[in-house]
Amino acid sequence: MIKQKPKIPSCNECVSDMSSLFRHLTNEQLETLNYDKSCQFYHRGDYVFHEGNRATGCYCIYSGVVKLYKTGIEGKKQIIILAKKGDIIGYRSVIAAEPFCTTAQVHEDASLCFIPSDVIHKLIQQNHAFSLAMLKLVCKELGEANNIITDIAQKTVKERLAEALLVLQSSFGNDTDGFLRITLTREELSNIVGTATESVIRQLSDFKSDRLIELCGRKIKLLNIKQLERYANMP
Amino acid sequence: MIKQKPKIPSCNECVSDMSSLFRHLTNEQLETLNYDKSCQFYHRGDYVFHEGNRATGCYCIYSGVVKLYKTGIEGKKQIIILAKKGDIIGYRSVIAAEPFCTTAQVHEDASLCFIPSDVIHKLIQQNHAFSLAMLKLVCKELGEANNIITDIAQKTVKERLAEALLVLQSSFGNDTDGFLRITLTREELSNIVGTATESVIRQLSDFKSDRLIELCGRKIKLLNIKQLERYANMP
DNA sequence: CGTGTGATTGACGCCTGTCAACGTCTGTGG
DNA sequence: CCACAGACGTTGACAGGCGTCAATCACACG
Repeated sequence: MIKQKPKIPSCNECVSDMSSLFRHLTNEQLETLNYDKSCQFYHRGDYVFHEGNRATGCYCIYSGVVKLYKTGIEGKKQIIILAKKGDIIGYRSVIAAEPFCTTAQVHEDASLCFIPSDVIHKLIQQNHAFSLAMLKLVCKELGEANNIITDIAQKTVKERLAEALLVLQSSFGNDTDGFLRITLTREELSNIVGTATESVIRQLSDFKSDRLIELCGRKIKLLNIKQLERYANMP
Repeated sequence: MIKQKPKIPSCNECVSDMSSLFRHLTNEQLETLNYDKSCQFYHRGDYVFHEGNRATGCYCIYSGVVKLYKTGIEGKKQIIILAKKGDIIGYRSVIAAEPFCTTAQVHEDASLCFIPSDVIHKLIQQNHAFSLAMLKLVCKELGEANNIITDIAQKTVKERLAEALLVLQSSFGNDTDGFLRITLTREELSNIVGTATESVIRQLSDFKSDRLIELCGRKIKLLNIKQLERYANMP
């Protein structure tokens, strides 16, 4: 299932063109990291790691999209993040020294770099700026998580779906036709919003009737952002 | 509303008897911290900080209980944490350099030490062990937050309430009569569980009818832990 | 003793989850 | 090329959970 990708990306490449955590590393540290990491190509559907397994390292996304979800009662999934190029996944468990608290499954064919735990820990030890950046990142994510808790607890499905669509647009952007660049099954969408698949389907067609969105199979185009924002109660 | 507390606790005191973050500080750093911090006594109901305000520092809880909540649609509150002796609140916003994302209100009369942002930042800069401990703490909390997201999205009120009661017992313990040492209004309980006050009331009396709990005003005694755990779907 | 806050209870109805049936599309194998 | 299986999408029916509203009760406090 898992093949070695022909081209192994250099860490320098990633550092240069994105707001990577690793931009704080010295040249020497970057070289070492480049040596220590290993890269693999994953196909859609492949698992990167499983909830409950020991966290032996984290993964840096060079290309593709990976979804992280928790499995709840009766196998129902809750998608926590859709991670894309430049994102790092699994680091939370590595640092907390806990088993992975989510499962990572590839959503769009992806090239991932694996960074072993001890390398991460060493970098945190050695490089202040790096560990501070990581601290900031986690704090940001924690704040975000708190928002999501409040949202799910208080908002209706309609409001949460509107919000989810807006978030998807802002993180993945549109293609040339104005459709969201990411395509999800209805079930995946429901696992983000935290509701039943059928509820998402009904709500989507309501939005469509109201001309807030356009649907074309799994592709979604947002037509009336203002109104969606109003529904979503966005700040 | 806010009075100076007669006794100002020394940081040494806190470090010695709890798993404080600050145990990683050198003696010198601890002395400086002791000098830089300021202490205040707060009464029940007092606000420590408000959601949206600039984070000028964080607070270390010497005694008492402080609740942190987010305010959602129509003023509905979602309690994120009940912080107690030894906990530090507000540090997330300080580190992320964001406004406070929650409001902190005193639930039981409390003595809090205020630590200005720049002091925290300096300590993070200077002391590796400290910043690493903080990193770990945030990662742990983030994992916990992800669990809560999944819970709220998937569990029923009954399940979440059972879980909440168990969590309250494990973090605040029981008094000599076996009642939870923390007392909450029904509304506060509903703001933890993420539901309506009336739903909590009804569910509590169901639990009572089933002899899972005993009620005495706001005091709650857990009678059948096993069954509550079964309801809560706890690991 | 009036006032106010919190707790309870009942009525009501909408939101949502669940179940079932059916349509659609795609890839596979004969 | 067609039949078929399997995954996904859609729709309808239905009921139970849960939120909302309103009335009443309990209790503390000035």
